[in-house]
Amino acid sequence: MAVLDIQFTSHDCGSCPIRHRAVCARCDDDELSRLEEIKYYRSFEPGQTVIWSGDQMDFLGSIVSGVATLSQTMEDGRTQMVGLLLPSDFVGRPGRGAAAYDVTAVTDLTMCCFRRKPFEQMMETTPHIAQRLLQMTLDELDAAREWMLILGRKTAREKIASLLAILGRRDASLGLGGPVGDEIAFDLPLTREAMADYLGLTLETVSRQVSALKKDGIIALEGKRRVRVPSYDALLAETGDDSDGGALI
Amino acid sequence: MAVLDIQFTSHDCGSCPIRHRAVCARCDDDELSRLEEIKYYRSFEPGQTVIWSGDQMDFLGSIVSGVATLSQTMEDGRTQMVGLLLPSDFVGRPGRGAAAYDVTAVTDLTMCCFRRKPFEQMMETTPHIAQRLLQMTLDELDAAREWMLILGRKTAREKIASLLAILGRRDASLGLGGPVGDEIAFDLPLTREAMADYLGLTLETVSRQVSALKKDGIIALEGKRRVRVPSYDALLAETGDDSDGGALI
DNA sequence: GGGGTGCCTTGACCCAGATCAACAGGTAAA
DNA sequence: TTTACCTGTTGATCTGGGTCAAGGCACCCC
Repeated sequence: MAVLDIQFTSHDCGSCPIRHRAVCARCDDDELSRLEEIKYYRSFEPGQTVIWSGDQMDFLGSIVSGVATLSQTMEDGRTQMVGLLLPSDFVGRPGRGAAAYDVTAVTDLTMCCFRRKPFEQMMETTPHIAQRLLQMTLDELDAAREWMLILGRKTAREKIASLLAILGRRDASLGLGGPVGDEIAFDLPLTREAMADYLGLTLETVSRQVSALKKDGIIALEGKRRVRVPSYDALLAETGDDSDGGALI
Repeated sequence: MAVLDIQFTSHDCGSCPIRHRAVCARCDDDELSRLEEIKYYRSFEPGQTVIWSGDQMDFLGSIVSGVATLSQTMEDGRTQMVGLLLPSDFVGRPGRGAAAYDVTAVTDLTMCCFRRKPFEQMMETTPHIAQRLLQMTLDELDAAREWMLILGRKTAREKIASLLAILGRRDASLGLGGPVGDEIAFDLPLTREAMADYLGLTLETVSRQVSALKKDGIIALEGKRRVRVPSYDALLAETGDDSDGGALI
């Protein structure tokens, strides 16, 4: 008997871009239809704000396509990105109605949303949803901690290299780039300013360090946004991490 | 009917310093005894390492008393603290045997440990454990993201003020200090070097900024480790945060 | 074409915090 | 009592990255 397996993962089987396999020996099979029942889609354009910190958030959901950011802003305007949301990432916090961060689309964005109340009720009755969300949240926590090392202890050059390594690895693992360890190429989904907000730098420093990595042959730029990395290992060597390439996101 | 409520919370009822109320309408009442069965205690001295990053971790557990840190170290010695573990905090990741971070006792430390395999099996059969852990993990994620703002965008003075505010609030909420908004006092559980590793600074900068806050009357030191904050609001004003005092940990 | 506007780059200069260094308790062992 | 060690403080100097400023390029609209 298959286990219940709710994956917040994008794929492309016909009309439903999210796979919700809800088949369980013990649980009721019509959990599946209940999930279908409470879900709807929303689309956003680049730069559009999905939700402002503090707003009431009547849904939870996952990214189907595109890239969004989670960020915090101090009243004097300093902002720090605290999450980078890519397809299959979960948005929102079960059990809390108010958004804690600004969520902003950085590309065209599609989200699959579930109405909060019924989703939370379903979590009560379908234990594997909580178990799945726990694993996803633990992954996010690992990514946040990796990020803390980047923010607290790395030089500007190492920060840029780390970000490129993370984005490159993410793309590669989605099968959009080549094999890791060799040449990879990917599109930067972020502006220089967004990269700066990610890394705790200014956009000028980002620009300078990207130029420096280019001059040193670590990366090549095709246009402003397309990055080619001749040797992923050489890029990893610039991150300051030990060689296991342990960067997480 | 009471709900199953497994809290990883320290209290002081006789021999068992952890409260595991396991009473549930649907679940079996003897889950309680199963938890008792697989648990044991470990004690550590200040400076002692609980576990090294990469080591096999055959237990999960929670802090009963004392303070521990979660940290990452780069091979050239730069280290960043990524978690501060206080009583009731959970240690370890269900589903992963290898430790991802160094865990170090900074004071006398007592942990309540559960053997990994039986605990994970119990998670499968007792759904509310996963739900409780999900909430705790989401709290940790919020704390990590607050911390990212501190690391990425705050000045040294704001960083120190933020750390003191967090420690002070934590102590106050545990009933060890006075009411928030007014004078509070607490012991610093961290050395200057640990504070530096927490905040992405050097210990010299920490020392200077602590002295500066003292000179400006924001804090008073009684010895090196006892901190008295005449006005918690004045301290919050130094953190750079908006006035809701939203610092999380 | 001309003039916005958004995004990026590069240069010149400055400063917050790192680095290097000396020293001051406190305490613990010899 | 002396020596050693650990933690913390303070001073002097240096520097990585911030700040301010001036363009460059691509694209869009009039």
